Amino acid sequence: MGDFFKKVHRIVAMIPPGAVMTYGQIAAIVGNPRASRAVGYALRAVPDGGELPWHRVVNSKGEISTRRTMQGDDDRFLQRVLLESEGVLFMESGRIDLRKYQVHF
DNA sequence: ACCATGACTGCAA
DNA sequence: ATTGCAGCCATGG
Repeated sequence: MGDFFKKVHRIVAMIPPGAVMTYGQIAAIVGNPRASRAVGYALRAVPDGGELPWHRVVNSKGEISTRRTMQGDDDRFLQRVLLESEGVLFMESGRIDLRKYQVHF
């Protein structure tokens, strides 16, 4: 695993419950504002059942995005449940209000 | 070193 | 609101 992944994981680990960060935001924090896509790639490598709060990362529109596989749907459902269990409220559009839940380091 | 692969993003129709 | 698409980038083969 590359250094970039480790940095990303380190940042994600700091997101407090009930809050979220975007892929692009994390990319900027670790040094490359344009590596948002690679951030998603890094999260894909996160083991399930770990302590890393991967569910607290959403896209720039406040939507949940996951891998495009069979598991994708399950992941999305799980992510939403986990966020809601932390108090994050989803709008009718299926998005969350970033102005309310996004944390800025 | 080269190439394909996406849990991204912003912009244009 | 949707769709399409061209940039962008760290990995892995």
